[in-house]
Amino acid sequence: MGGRRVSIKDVARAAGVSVTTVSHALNDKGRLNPHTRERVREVADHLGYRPNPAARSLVSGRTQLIAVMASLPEDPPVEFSEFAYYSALIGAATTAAVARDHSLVVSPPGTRNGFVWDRVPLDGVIVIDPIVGEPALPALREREIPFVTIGRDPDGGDNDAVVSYDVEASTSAVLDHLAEAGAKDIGLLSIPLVNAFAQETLRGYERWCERTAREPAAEVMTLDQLVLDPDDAAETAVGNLLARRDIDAIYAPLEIVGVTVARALRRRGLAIPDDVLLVTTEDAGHAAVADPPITTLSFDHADTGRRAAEMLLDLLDGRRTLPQWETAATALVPRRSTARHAAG
Amino acid sequence: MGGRRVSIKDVARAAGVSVTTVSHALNDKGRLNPHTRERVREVADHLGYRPNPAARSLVSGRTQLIAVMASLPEDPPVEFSEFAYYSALIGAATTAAVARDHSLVVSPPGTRNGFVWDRVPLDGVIVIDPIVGEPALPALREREIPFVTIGRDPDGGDNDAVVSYDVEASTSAVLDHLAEAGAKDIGLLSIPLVNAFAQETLRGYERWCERTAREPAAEVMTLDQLVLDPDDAAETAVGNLLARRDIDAIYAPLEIVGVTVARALRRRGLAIPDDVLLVTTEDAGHAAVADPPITTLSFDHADTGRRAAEMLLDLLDGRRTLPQWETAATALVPRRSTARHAAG
DNA sequence: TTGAAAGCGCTAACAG
DNA sequence: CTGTTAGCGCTTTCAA
Repeated sequence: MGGRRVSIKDVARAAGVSVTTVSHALNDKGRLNPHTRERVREVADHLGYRPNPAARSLVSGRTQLIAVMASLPEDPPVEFSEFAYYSALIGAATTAAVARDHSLVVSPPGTRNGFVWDRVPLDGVIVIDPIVGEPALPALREREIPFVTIGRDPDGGDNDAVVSYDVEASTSAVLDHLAEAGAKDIGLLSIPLVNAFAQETLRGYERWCERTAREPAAEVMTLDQLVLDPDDAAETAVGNLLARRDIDAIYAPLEIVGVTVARALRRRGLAIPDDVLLVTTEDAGHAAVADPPITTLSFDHADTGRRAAEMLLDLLDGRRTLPQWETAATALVPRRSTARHAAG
Repeated sequence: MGGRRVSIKDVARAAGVSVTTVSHALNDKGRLNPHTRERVREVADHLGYRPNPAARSLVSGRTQLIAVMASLPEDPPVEFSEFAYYSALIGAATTAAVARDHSLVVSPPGTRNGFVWDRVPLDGVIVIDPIVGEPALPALREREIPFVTIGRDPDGGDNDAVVSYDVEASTSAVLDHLAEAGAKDIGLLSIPLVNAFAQETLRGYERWCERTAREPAAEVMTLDQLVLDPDDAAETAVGNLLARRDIDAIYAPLEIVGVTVARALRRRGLAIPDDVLLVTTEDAGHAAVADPPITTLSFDHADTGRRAAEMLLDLLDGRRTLPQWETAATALVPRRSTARHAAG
C-alpha cells in the first residue's frame, strides 16, 4: 500500500554510510563516532524512517507481542463479553506493555480456531483464571512460550509465574465480616469448581467453618446451569441452600450470581439485610447500584493486569526467573446488604 | 527459545523436495503433482511445521494484524477501563478477526507513546468513537493504513469506512418515548460535543424540538468537568437544567451520567418517574439495576465490533472499497424511569 | 511438474 | 571507527 516505506538502505544512502552504521547508530550498538551517529539519526528522522518490525523480528526471534487470553470453558461456551473486568484488565496490561515497547493482542478463549500463537508469533502470554484442563497451558509449556497466569493453574503449575489474590484470606475476611454483622449460619453459594478461585474459596469457607466450629453449608452450581441460565442457576441454588437449613447469610461469589440471588431472596419474601445478609464479588459494578447495594469482595483488576504484564515482561528479558508469585490486593467493600442495624 | 522451530527447509529436506515445492504445496500455488502436494503436506504436518509469520510478513508486506483503538481525550486523561462496552466490542472484533486468520491488538488511546502502528506493523485499524481533533486519523491517512471508524469522524471523513448508529433517529425515538410517557418539557443533558455521537444527539434533539414545536433546553457538560468528577458534573448540569425551566423529563446520554442524574434528582426530592422521567444510554448495565431501573437507549456493541472488523477485513482484501457506511441497530429499552403510571 | 536463486529489511560477525 | 557479508524463513520470478 502506498509509496514504499523508507528502509535502512535509503537512510544509509542518504547519509552516505553503510547500513551497518545506520543500524548501529540507531540502536546504540558498536563504537561510532558520536558525530556520525548524530548525523545518521538526523537523516533517519528527516526521512521518517521506521524500522520494519517484521525484519527485525525475523532476525531477533522476538516480536514484541504478548497476548492475553481468558480461560473459559468451551462447552458450553461462555460469552467473553460477559466479564466486565476483562476491560479493566486488558486496558492496564496494554498500557504496561506499551510502556515497555510491546503490544498486546487479545486471544479468544478456546481452541476451536487453534491458538493465537499459531497465528501470531508471540513472546509471551497472560492466561486469565485458568480452568481445570485448560489446553493452552500444556501447549504453551510444550512450545516453551513464557506465560503468566492470573490465578494459579488448578492442574499444578507450581513452577509457574502467577499473579493471584489471596483467596483464602479474602474468604475469611468476608466470613468474618458476615459474622460480625450478626450472621448465625452462613451458606456458601459456590460457582463450579473450575478454577483456583472457586476451589480456594470453597476451601477457605470450609476451613473458616472448622475454625469457628460451624457446620458448613455449601451449594455448588454446575457449570451447565450457570452458563446456560445464570438466573435459573442462582435461583435453584438458593432454593437448595434454604431448603437444607435456616441460613441467615449467604456468600455468593460472582456478581451476576450475587445480583440474581438478591432478587431470588426478595421473591421468596426474604429481606436483605434483615432476614438474610448477602455478600458477592465485584465485576461490572452492579452490586454497588443494586437495591439494596450489596457488600462485595472487590479486586483491583487494573492493578492485576498491570502486574501480570510487568511480570511477563520481566520474565522475557530475564529480570526475573520462574517460579514467580505475586499477590494482588483485595478489599471488602461493606454496603447495606450486610448492615443489619444501620439506617444506610 | 528452546528447540528451534521446524522451518520450511526442514520440511523440504524431510520430504526430499525443494523449498519452493513445499511453499507451493502448502499454499496451493503453482502446478504440483497432487501426489507430491499431499506427501509434502503430510510431512509438514508430521513435523509440526508452522510457517514463520515474520518471514512471511517480510515478503508479503502484510501482518495479519489489526488494531482497535479507543479515541479518548488525552487531556484530561480518560481511563480506558471506564467503558465497559469496550469489552464486548473487543471480544467480538477479536472473534471476527480470528475467524479470518487475523489477530487483534489493543491500542491505548492517545499518542503519548507514539502510535501502535509505529511499533507493530498493522494491516488496518478500528478507531472507536473518534473525537474532534483525533490525531490518529490523519496519521493513518498519511501512512495509508486502512481504517474503520465506529461512529463518524467529526472532522470530516466523508470518504471513510464507518460503522455507526443512526443517532438522530435513535434520539427521536427516545424523545418520542418520553413524550408518550407524558413528558411536557424535555431537557437534554449532553456530554461534551467531542464526537459524532454527542453532536448528532444534540442536533437530533434540536430538530425534534423544532418538529414538535417545543423549546429546547440543552445543557452541555464540559469535558474537564465530566472527566475530573463525573458525579459533580452531572450534579451541576442537572442544577442548571432545572434552574432554567421546569423540566419534567431528562435525556442524559452516557450511563454514568444517567445514574448520577438519578441520584441527584432524588437528592433534590424529585421522584423518578413521578416528577421527572429519565432516559440514559446503556454501558455496563448499571441503568438496569439502578433503583428505579432507568430506561436506556441500548446498543449491541458486540455486533458493532464484529461489523467493524468484517468491514476492515473486507477492505483489506479488496472485497469492498471506500467509502463504506453501515448502520448498527439500537433499541429503546423501557424501564420504570419512564413508566409514570405503572406499578412496575 | 519441479528447482535455483533472488530478495523482503534488518542484525551481527568479522574484516579492514 | 566503519564497511562487507551472511543469513533469519519465506515467496516468487524464472529456468529447466
